[in-house]
Amino acid sequence: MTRDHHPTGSRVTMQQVAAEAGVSVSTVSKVINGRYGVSSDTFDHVTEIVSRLGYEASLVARSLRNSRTNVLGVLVADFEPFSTEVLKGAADAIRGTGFELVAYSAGGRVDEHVGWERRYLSRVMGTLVDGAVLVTPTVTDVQYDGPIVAVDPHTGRSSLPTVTADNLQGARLGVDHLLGLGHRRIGMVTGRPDLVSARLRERGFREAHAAAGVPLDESLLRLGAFEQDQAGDAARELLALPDPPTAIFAANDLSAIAALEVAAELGISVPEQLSVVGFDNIPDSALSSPPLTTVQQPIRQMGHDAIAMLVQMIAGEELAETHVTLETTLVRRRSTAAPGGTP
Amino acid sequence: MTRDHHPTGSRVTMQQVAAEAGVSVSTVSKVINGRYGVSSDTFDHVTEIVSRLGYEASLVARSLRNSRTNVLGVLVADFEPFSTEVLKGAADAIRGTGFELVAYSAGGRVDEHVGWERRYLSRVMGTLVDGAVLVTPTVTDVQYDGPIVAVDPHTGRSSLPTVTADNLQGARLGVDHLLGLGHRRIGMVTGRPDLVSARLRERGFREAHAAAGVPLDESLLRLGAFEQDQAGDAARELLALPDPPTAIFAANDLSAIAALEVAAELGISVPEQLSVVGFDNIPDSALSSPPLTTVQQPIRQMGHDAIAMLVQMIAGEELAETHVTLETTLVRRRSTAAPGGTP
DNA sequence: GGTCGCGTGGAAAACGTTATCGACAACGAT
DNA sequence: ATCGTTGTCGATAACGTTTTCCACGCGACC
Repeated sequence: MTRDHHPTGSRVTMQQVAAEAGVSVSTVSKVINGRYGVSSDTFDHVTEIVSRLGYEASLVARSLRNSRTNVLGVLVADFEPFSTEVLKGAADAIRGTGFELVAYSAGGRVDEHVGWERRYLSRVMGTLVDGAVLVTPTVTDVQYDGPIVAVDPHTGRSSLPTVTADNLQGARLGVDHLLGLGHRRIGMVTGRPDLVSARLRERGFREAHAAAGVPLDESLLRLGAFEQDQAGDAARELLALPDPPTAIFAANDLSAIAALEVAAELGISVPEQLSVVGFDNIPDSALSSPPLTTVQQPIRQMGHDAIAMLVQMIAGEELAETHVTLETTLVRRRSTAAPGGTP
Repeated sequence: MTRDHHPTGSRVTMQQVAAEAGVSVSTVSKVINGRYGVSSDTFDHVTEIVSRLGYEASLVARSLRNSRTNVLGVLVADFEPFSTEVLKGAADAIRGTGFELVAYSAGGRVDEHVGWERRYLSRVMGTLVDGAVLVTPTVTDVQYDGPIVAVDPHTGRSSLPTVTADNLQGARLGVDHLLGLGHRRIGMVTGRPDLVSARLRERGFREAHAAAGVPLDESLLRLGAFEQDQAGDAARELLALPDPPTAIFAANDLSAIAALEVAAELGISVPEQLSVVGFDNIPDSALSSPPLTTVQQPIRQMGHDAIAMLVQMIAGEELAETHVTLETTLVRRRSTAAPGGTP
């Protein structure tokens, strides 16, 4: 089956194909790229030789010649659940575009080496890819003039095109759910205040209260800092209050799960005595006990759209909107119920 | 935002640096690569110009000239937990080697498009990377003469260098644990029989029994096929038996978690009435209820070693061993206890 | 004062492709 | 016959590097 062709010592080059077929390299090139100007006889003949020799064009040489690599890069801070989900969406969107997709990881070293992305972008991306998607929350200020789309950039607004989830609306969704269930004292474990996403979620929390005409107790807002330990502490403080909340809205699933654990530890049953809502809908949230009710971000979709935008930009088309925000949805699982105890 | 970023951002070329510095391109090249034969005066002068112009060498042109890209690729079937963990290990091992790391994903389409890897390897890998790590369980028969290392190739032995976990020893570990706890009727949910890893785990299961002198009831062996649904069904059958097992050893964590769910569904409490041991130690296994006792594979280490081997191969060194197998360890959590019920 | 060596710098040929453009034949129309 | 036309095909110049190799100037050494 695997017919061993010629002494394929190294790589078969166009020259060799041309020599074998008795034509010029120009002709071979035309055949390969389906250009007009070659008779069907020679076309067939050349394709025959090409497949017999197992010839594959050197993408490097081609890139050099065309100053296009036909490769799109996704730059992630680390391969955590969020980025990998984005990657899946991106991998999905890439097919049929004629581009290849590669992923680069900072290996979680982002905090240590600030400016990592800058260096990387100019070094690698600048020459090996035609465009890039950034999934590096903290850094979006890069000096690389190629097409770039940022996904979920937590830090303040950037000049780049972006794709984000609607954090404000998502928070409204989560808190409205709690409010609708009858909760009137809702605690919130907020995220790092320097991230816009966290601020938007907090704002949604406030707006939901305002819209429902429910007064807000400021002492019920705690900083969870997107870190699981601190989130646990925040939940602990909340539950130790003389008049503890009947529900907790966490800025992200990790914090929510931490809250769940603290509740279990304190012997508080969820959802009977305490309701918990998360944000993100990471895969783990379906496996917590009880399974977490949470606000889902369309992460895959975000990766998908980012690639689609990139492709458009490269094609030279104008983007309909440079800042795309995608709707979130509420995933109801078993961590929420009415304050009484009945779900 | 500057409007004039051309299709591919017009980069500074070596020519321009040379012109600006009043020297020849050869000299600039020598300076860039630190070659001998340039006076320290001109060296300083050129480096000055280089940084002023923000010049970065075109990796494409460089790759074409030296037929090396200095990029290593990791080819994954999909971005699931296992592969991403391998990727982290790889990203870790890559630093300091002078290579860059890129990841390619089949986008989970491996089953549909058999032979995907073959095409991809010859097309992309053959020309864009200097070597590749394969994390594509089912296919390892590729015709790409570059350096390749396969990680955890489930399918039969391949001629490629490989890195795998010691599945046999791992299964021994898990089953010995159960046996040591006092269990005498242990069920096993096995994996797809066409995968060597699954067969080795089953063999470890048998050997552990033999070593302990505990007779083995063949009716307690069920095919779980590495699929969560089928694993659930297998567990259900096992537990519906007139004389059900007091413990289940699952061929992987996904199956084990499925078994946990089935037990919960049937009102069987874990670990009081049933002990469950998994294999892999995926992140989710720590979050199941109860947290899963499981056999941990050093997945990161596998990625790390694969890259290290690749680098060695490219350097032309001989590999100490072409088939590396790494030790597994038992992670005791709360899904196992003595048959009576006391942990 | 001629060679020899040595320290510098540059010219030019690759690497494998693609696009441009001209050569050449065959052929119908004037 | 001449002239354009059409249809094939091949030379050739890039693309941006790196790497020989060669030229030049200048001390040093007999």
